[in-house]
Amino acid sequence: MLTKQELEEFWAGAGKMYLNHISIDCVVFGFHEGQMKVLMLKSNNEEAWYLPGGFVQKQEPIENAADRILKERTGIDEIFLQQFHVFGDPDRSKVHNEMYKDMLPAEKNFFAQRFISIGYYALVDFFNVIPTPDDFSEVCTWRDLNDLPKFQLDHELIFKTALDTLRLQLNYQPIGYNLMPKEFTMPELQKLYETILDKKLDRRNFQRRMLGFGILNKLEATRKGGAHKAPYLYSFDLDNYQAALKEGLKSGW
Amino acid sequence: MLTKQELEEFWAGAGKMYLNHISIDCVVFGFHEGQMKVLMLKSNNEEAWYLPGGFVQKQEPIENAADRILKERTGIDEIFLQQFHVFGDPDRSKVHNEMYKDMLPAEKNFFAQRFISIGYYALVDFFNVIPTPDDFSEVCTWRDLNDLPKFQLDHELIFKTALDTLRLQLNYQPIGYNLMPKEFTMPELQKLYETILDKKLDRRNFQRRMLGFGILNKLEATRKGGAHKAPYLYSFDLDNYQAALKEGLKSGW
DNA sequence: TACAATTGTGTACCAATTACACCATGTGTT
DNA sequence: AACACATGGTGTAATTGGTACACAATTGTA
Repeated sequence: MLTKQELEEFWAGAGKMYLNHISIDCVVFGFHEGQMKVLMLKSNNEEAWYLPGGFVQKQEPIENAADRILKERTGIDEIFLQQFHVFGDPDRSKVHNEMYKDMLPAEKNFFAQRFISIGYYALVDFFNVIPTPDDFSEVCTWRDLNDLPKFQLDHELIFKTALDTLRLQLNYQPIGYNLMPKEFTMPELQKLYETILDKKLDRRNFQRRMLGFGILNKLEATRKGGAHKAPYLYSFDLDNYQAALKEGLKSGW
Repeated sequence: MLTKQELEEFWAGAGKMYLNHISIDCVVFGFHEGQMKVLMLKSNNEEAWYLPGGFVQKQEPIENAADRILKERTGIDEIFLQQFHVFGDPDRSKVHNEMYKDMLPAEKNFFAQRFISIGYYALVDFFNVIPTPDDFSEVCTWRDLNDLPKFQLDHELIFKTALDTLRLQLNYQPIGYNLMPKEFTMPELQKLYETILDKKLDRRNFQRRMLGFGILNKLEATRKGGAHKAPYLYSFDLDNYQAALKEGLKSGW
C-alpha cells in the first residue's frame, strides 16, 4: 500500500491520466403497424449516418443522460430504455480523428481523445416522435430496417448488438406497453412480435402463450370496423407487467 | 447544426465538461470442489471491503483494462470475463468524498469527481490464484459467500447484480471450461452448478441435459480412487463449447 | 462375502410447445 | 337472402422437454 504522500500524488496524477469521454449511443427502434425503423442522423458534410447520442455530464446519473438525450431527439419522455453494452475500443473515433486532424490543432481535436460509449436501446411508437437533428447534423429521420444506410464509426456494431439483445430479451421480458395503444387486439400485439423477430408466429399458440404470462386483461369490447370477425380488445395489467419486467417470464434451472 | 466556429468552441469546452473517471470493478468468483468465494480487498484504515478494480487508461480497450486489473490481483491471464452492467450514479463515491474532504484540498480530492464503473464478473479456480493487494489495500483475500463482510460504496449492489447475472446466464451459456480440470467427471461438473445456484440438482437429469448440449466428450477412462463406482471422465468439446458460448444453449420464440 | 456409497441407465409422468382442425363472425358478391 | 371468403376464437392430438424415481452395476471396506 502507498503512503499518504504517495497517495496524494497518485490522485493528483490520476485525475489527468484516467479521464475519459463518456458518451451514450442510443438505438431507437420505432414501431407502427407492422413496420420497424431506426432513428438516425446525418450531417450534410458526411455520407455516413449515426445513432442518436450525447455526452454524460459530470453530475448526471447515466440513466438521466440517456433520458435527456432521447427527449432532445424525439420529444418524448418515459421511453422504454435498456442499457445493453459498453463499447470502449480506443480506435472507435479514429475516423473522426483523421477527419479533423488537419482542421483543428491537436489540443482542440476532441476526437483525438478516447471515447467510451454506453449503448442503450429504446422502443417507441414512431408516430409519437418528432425527429429533431442535433448540433452536428441537419438530418434526423427514421430509416427502415431493410434499407439501412452506411454507418459512422462503430455504429453498425452497436445497432446489430442492440437488435440481437432485443430479440433475445423478448424471451424473458414482456414488451409492448409503450408501443401499443391502451386497448389493442391480440393480432395487433402478435404483429409487433413478428416485426421484431422478422418471422411469422402461429396465432393460436401466440395467444395461448401470451395469456399464460398473465399480463393481459381481456376486455368486453371488440374492435369493430375490420372486414372480418371482430377481435377482442386487451389491455396490459400494469401490476403484473411491471412484476414480469423485474422477474422475467420464464424460470431457469 | 453549429457553424465551424461554434463547433470548435463546443469541442474546446466539451473537453472539460464531459470528462469522467471510468473505472472497472470486477467480481471475481473463485471455485474449488464445491466451494465458492469472492475476491475482496481491504485497507487497514477502513472497515469496509471492496472489489478488485482499477482505472481504464486513455489508450486502452476496456477489455484489456479488465484483463490487466485481474492479472494484477490474481496472477492469471485468460480468465472468463463477462461485462454485465455500468454503474453510474454520481453519488457512488460520496463516502470517499466525505472521508478525504478534510484531508485533501478540493482540487486534489479525486473522489469529488464523478466515477462511472463498468462491472465485470470473472470465474476462476481459486487454487490457481495468488491474491495480491493493490496500492490502496493491505489485504486481498477470498471471502466465503456465506460470510461476506461490509462493502464499500455500492460494491454490495455490484456484487449482487453479478451473482444474479451469473445465475441467469447459466441457463443460456455453457460454463466451466476455465473452472474444471481438463478431464472431469459428471458429478464434479454438477457440483459446480450446484455451488453457483446454491441448490441441489437431480444427478440423472443433470447428466442427460448436459449431454444434450453436445459440448462434452465422453472419455474411455474412469476416475479411480474413490470408495465407490468409478465415474466416467469427460472433457469439453472446445469447438462446440465456443459455438454454444456465441449462440446460447436454448432457442427462443 | 456382504454392505454402503456412488454411478449408469431406463421409464413413467407431467408440463410446455407445436401443429392443425373446426366453428364463429363480419363483409362483399351474386 | 345465400354464399364465398378472410379473419378471429377455441379445442385437441402429437411431440418435446423436464421431473421424479426405480433398479442394476461398480468399488472399497468391514
